[in-house]
Amino acid sequence: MIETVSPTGPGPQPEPAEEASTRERILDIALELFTEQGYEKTSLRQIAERLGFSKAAIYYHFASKEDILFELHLRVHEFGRGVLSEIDPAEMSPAAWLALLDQLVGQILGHRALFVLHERNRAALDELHRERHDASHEDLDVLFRQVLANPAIAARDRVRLACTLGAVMGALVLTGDVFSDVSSEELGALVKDAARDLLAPGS
Amino acid sequence: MIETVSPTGPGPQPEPAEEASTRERILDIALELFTEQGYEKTSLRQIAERLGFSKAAIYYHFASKEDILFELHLRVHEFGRGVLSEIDPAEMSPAAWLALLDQLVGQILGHRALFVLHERNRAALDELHRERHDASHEDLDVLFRQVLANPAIAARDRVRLACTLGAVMGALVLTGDVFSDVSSEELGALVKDAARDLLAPGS
DNA sequence: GTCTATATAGGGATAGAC
DNA sequence: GTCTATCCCTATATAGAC
Repeated sequence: MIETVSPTGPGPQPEPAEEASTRERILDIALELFTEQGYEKTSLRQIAERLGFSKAAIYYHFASKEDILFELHLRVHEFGRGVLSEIDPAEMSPAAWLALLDQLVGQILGHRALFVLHERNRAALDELHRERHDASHEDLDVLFRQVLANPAIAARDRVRLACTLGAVMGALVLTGDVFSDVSSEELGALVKDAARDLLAPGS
Repeated sequence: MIETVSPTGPGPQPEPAEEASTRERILDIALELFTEQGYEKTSLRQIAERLGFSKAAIYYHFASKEDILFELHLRVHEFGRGVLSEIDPAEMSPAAWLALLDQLVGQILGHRALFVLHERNRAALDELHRERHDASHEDLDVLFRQVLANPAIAARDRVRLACTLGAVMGALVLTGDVFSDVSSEELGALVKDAARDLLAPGS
C-alpha cells in the first residue's frame, strides 16, 4: 500500500521556502471535485485536466488517488485535534460541551470546505479509516459517537448533544451556500446562541 | 435514457397480488449497500451476489443502475410529499415550522434507512436531480433551501431554522445507530422538544 | 516534473440461450 | 426470470522517454 513514486524519494517534501506547489494545487482541485461530485465519481484525469497536465503527472506527487483523499482527511483531522485537545472525555457538563462546540464552530468557519468534503464523502472516508487504523487516529467523530452512545448518560441528554451537534452542522455544512450573505462572525454567533439554547440546563 | 428491457414490456408491473418480488429484494439490498459503501462504489455484481444470481439478471428488473437509485429516491420523495403537502411556503410562523418539523420527525422515524441513504449519497442524488428535471419534482430539500436563502427573513431566524433542521438530522440520521437503545417514541419526543426550544419565540 | 504508451482490472450494459 | 458470454468503456496505476 505504501510505495515510493520515484527511484530516489517520495516526491517533494514540505520544503522550507515559498512555493504554491503543484501538490497544493492538486489538493485544491481535488477538494473541489471530491466535494461536488463525490470521491468515487471523480477521476484523476479530470483533476489533471483542470490543472492543464496529464493524468500520469499526478503520480509524481501522490502514490495513489486514495492518498489525495487521505491528505485532505488529515487536515480536517488536524483542525479537529485543536478541538479535541481541550476535551476531557470524563467531563460531560453542559458548560464543557458548549465550550467544545464553540471551538468547533470556529474551526468549521475557518475551514468550511474541508468539513463539507468530509460530510459528503462519509462512505469513502469510513473506508479510509478502516484501512489505515495505524496513524494516531483519535477522531472527533469517534469521540462524539462514544459520548452519544454512552448508556451512563440520560437519554434526554444524549439526544440533546446530538441535536446540538446537528444544529452546528445544519447551519454550517449541510446547507450549501445559503448563508453566503451573512458574515462569518454573525453566523458563528447565531449558531452559538442556538447551541446555548439547546444545552441550557433549565430548558 | 429510457428503454424497455424486454421485447414486450418494461418488466413486472406492480401486480395486484401478494409477492415479495425480486424487484423489491433488489431494492432492499441496494438500499443497504448504497448506504454503507456509497452508490458509486457499489457494483451491480455485488448486489446480484447477495441475492444469489448473476449481474445480468438485474437488468430484467431495472433498465440501469441509476434507475435503482431513482426508485429509492422516489420513495423518500413520496414520504417527503406527505410533509410538503401541509406547507404554505408563504406562511413562515414558528408554529407552522414546528408542525412541519414534527411531521418530518415522524416520517424519518418511519423510514429512517431511506433518509440515511439520501444523506450519504448527496452527490449522486444531486446528479440524478439534475438529469431528470422532468418528474413532478418539488423536493423537500429545495423548499428548505428556498426558505433558508430568503433575504426577506431575518438572518437570525434563517439560522435558527437551519439549526432546527440540523438538530433533527443530527439526532435521527447523522448519528448511525447510537440511539438504537432508545424507543422511536421517546427519541421522537426528545427531538421535538429540542426543536421547540430552538424555535421558541422568546428564546 | 511532465509526457506517451501501456498493462490490468472492473464497471455497466446487451444478446441470446434456456 | 435467470443464465453465460461478450462488448465497450473508463478507471487506476506503471514504465520509461524527454
